[in-house]
Amino acid sequence: MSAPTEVPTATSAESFYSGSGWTAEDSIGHLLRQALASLSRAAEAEMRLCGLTSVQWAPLMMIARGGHPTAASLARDLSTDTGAMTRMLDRLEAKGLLTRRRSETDRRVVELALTELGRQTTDQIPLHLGRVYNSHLGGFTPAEFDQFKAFLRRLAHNGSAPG
Amino acid sequence: MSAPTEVPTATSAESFYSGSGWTAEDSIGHLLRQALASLSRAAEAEMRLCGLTSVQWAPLMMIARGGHPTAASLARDLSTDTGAMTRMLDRLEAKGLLTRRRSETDRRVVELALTELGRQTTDQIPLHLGRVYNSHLGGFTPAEFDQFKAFLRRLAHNGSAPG
DNA sequence: GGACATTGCCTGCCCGGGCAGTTAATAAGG
DNA sequence: CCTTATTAACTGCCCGGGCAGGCAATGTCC
Repeated sequence: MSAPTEVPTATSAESFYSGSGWTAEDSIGHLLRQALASLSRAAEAEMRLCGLTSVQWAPLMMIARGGHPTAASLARDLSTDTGAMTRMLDRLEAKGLLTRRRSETDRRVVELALTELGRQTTDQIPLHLGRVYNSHLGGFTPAEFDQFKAFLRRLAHNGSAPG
Repeated sequence: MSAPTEVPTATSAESFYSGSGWTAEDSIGHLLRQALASLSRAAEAEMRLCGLTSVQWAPLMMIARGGHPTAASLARDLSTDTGAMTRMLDRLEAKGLLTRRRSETDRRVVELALTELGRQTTDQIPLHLGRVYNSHLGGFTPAEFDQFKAFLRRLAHNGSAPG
C-alpha cells in the first residue's frame, strides 16, 4: 500500500493521484477532455465544409470500406450502443448520405449503403480530417506520435480490463 | 507532399495523416475518444457512489476551493459556455448540493455556495476519482505519465493557437 | 412443435455540449 | 445625463451519448 520506494519501475502506478493533493487542472480526465474538445472544435469547422459534424464521418467511412456493417456492428466498433447508432443513422439518412433497406435473409438486420452523395462526401473525409489531425500534431516527432498513440491505447485498455 | 526523408526532426509534422492511407481506428481523434470514453465510464460508476455523474465534480471542486467562482468563470475555466454551465448548476442545485443567490453588489452575477451535503459530497471526490485515474494509469512510469500529460497539453495548445 | 433465450433495431428519458439570441445590469464615452 | 458596449445569466434548438424497455426475428433446447 505505502510507497515501496526503490526504483520507479513500471507498474508502480497506484499513486499518481492520491488524497487531495491535486486539482481539476492536473487531472488526466480534464486534460483528455481538453485535448478532445480542441480536436473536435477544429474537426467540426473542417467537416462543416462537406456538410458533416465531427463524428458523422466514422460510420460513413466504415460503410464505404465495405464488409457490410450493420447498425449493431458499427455500434460495437465505435464503442457506442445501438440506440445512439440508430439515431446517428437517422441523421445521416435524413441528409441523403445513406439508405437503409431491410435484409431479405435476416429480417432483423438493416442493410446500409451509401448514396452517390454519400460516396462523394466520404471521399473527401480523409483529407479534411487529416488536415485537422496534422495541425494538432504540430511539433510531434514520429516517435512521439507513436508513443502518444500507445499511451492512449494503454489507458483505454486499462479501463476495459479492470484491475 | 511526399516524404522529405532526412532527419525526422520535430515540427516536421504535416504528414502523419495524408491522403487516404489511414483508417478510423488509427486516427488520433478516435483514440482520444476511446480513451476518454473508458475513463468516463469508470468515473461514472465510481461517482455514482456519491450521487454524481462523471462531470459534475468539476464545478463542485472549484466552488469548494474558494475564490467565489461564478457561472461565467466556471464556464471559462472548464472550457464550456455559460449556457451549459447554467444547466449544470441547475442539476446540482436540484440535487441540493449548492445554492444560488443573486449578488447584492453586482446584480448580474449569482453567488454560488455549497450546501452541507454539497461539502460532504465534495470531500469524497478526490479519493473516488483518484482511484479511477490510478487504475487507468496502471503500467505507466512517472516519466511516461508526465510525458502523456505534456502530449495532451501540446495537442490542445496546437488547437487553440491555429497554425 | 413449443418454451425460452438471444439478437437487431428502435424508442423514451435523461445528461451533457455548442451556438445563437434575449434580458438585465454595469461600464465607458460623448 | 444619455447612448453604447460589455458582461452575466438564462433560454431554445440541435447534436450526441448512456441506459432501459419494447418488439420482431432468429436460434436453441426439450
